[in-house]
Order: sequence, then structure tokens, then C-alpha cells
Amino acid sequence: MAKHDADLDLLFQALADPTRRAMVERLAQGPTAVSDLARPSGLRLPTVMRHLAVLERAGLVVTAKDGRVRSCAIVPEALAPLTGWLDDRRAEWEHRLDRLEGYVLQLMKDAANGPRS
Amino acid sequence: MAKHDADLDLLFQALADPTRRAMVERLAQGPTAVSDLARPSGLRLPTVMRHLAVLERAGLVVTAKDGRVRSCAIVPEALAPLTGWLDDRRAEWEHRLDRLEGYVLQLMKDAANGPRS
DNA sequence: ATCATGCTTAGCCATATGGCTAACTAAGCC
DNA sequence: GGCTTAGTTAGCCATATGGCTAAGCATGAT
Repeated sequence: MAKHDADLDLLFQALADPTRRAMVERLAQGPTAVSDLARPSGLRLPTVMRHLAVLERAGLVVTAKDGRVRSCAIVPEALAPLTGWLDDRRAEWEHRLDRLEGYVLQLMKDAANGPRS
Repeated sequence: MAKHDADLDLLFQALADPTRRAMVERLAQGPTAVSDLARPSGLRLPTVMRHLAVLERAGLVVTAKDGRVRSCAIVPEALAPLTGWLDDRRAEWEHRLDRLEGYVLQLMKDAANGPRS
């Protein structure tokens, strides 16, 4: 019943930035060092590091330092809460449409019996 | 190829706030007036209006004024770009895992033939 | 006509976000 | 040792975000 679900906050917010989505797309193809992640963006390293921190805080990415290079990898399961939430919404409004349809059918049946009063 | 996809920016950002997600959840069950939308949140009307504006800008809800009450409704199709993006990511990393598996199988085959040099 | 209701507009305030530079640390290479 | 490379930390700056109050405006009820 997710009183306030902070997970979703972090996930949605992390992906709300095009730079970060680009990073995720890049990482979806395999682990990458921070610099290689930064190059296509044209941004400075500290900036990229902060984006990376956001992704890590959301659980979308893990990083580990090997020597002087830190390599970053995506965590595919991290997307699950998002798809879950979206599926829930879809289920809800489909259910609502079902009820609406039922309501309309009821109206039609009533009409077929002719107006009562 | 979405050079910069602004749609996704707006969608993800709109849903990054728990108040706005709650509104969407409420609206998924049927159209609602602004005040009724505000009541459960405990927030002031102007605040709610701004959240609503964000949702509207993202295309997630539409509103129309009837008399002095504005009623708000969800736009279920608006979620499509999100599920699309998520599906794309999943496809990508599954494809990557496939390649990885292929690579491993190749290694095993090579090993079965014995080290060549 | 008056009043209450429901939204709307304008504007204030604190914090968060996204970019930067500059300076520092740690690893690898000659 | 000394230089280069890859991160890292600290801090500045502009803008965006999320909350509020106060005041305005239009509609529905009396």
C-alpha cells in the first residue's frame, strides 16, 4: 500500500534527466568507466559523478573502483518498481473501464425494458 | 532515436513526486474536481493547482472547467512512452545477456577442442 | 443584491538541482 | 623520483521546485 514510496521517488527522479537516461542507455550495453561515461555527454567529470551518484542512490547503478578507474554497471532489476507501478495504474484504469462498460450495458438493458415511470 | 526526448523528461519528472503520483492514482479511478483532489493531500489549493499543471504539461491529465468547478481526468495513453522506454532498456540488456551467453558458449566450445596454441 | 464557494493569480521563501572551476589524492608509467 | 591519468572533494552560481499567504474573480445559492 506504499504510504509514501521513496523508492519510486528516487527512480522516477533519477530517470527524469536526459543525461542520466543516456548514461543508463550506455550502461545497458555493458559496464563502463566513469570517463568513458562522461565523454559523450561533453560534461565535466564532477558533474558526471553527481549524476552517477543520483543513479546509484536510486539503485539503478553500482560502481566499484579497480585501481584508479571506477567502473559502473547497470542493475536491471532496479527498474522493477517502475514497471510495477505502471502496471498497477494500467490495471486500475482498465478495471474502471470495465465497470463503466458494465454500467453502460445496464443502462441499455433498462432502456430495452422501456421507461418504468 | 530520440535525440533528447523531452516527453520522457516531463513524464518522469511529473511522476517523481509522491503527491503527484497520489493524484494520478486517485484520477485512475475516475474524474475528480480540484478540491476533491486536494482534500486528501492536506495541501493548499494553489499548491495542488501547480502539481496539476505539471501533470497536465506532461500530458498525463486533462482538465475542463464546468461552471466554477474544474474537473480533472487521467489520460491513460500518456504512460505509453514510459513503458516504451522501459521495454527498450529491458530488450537491450537481455540482448546483451544473450551475447554474453553466446560468448561463454563459444569459450566452452573452444575449450572442448583443446587449447590450440 | 449579497454571500459563500471554488478556483485563480501574484508573489514570497527555503531548499534542491545541474552546471562549473580549482585544488587535492591515488595509481600507473618512464 | 617525476609526470600523467582518473577520480574526488569543496565550493560557487543560476535556476527550478514545492510549499505558503493574500487578494482577485466568477458562479451558484439565498
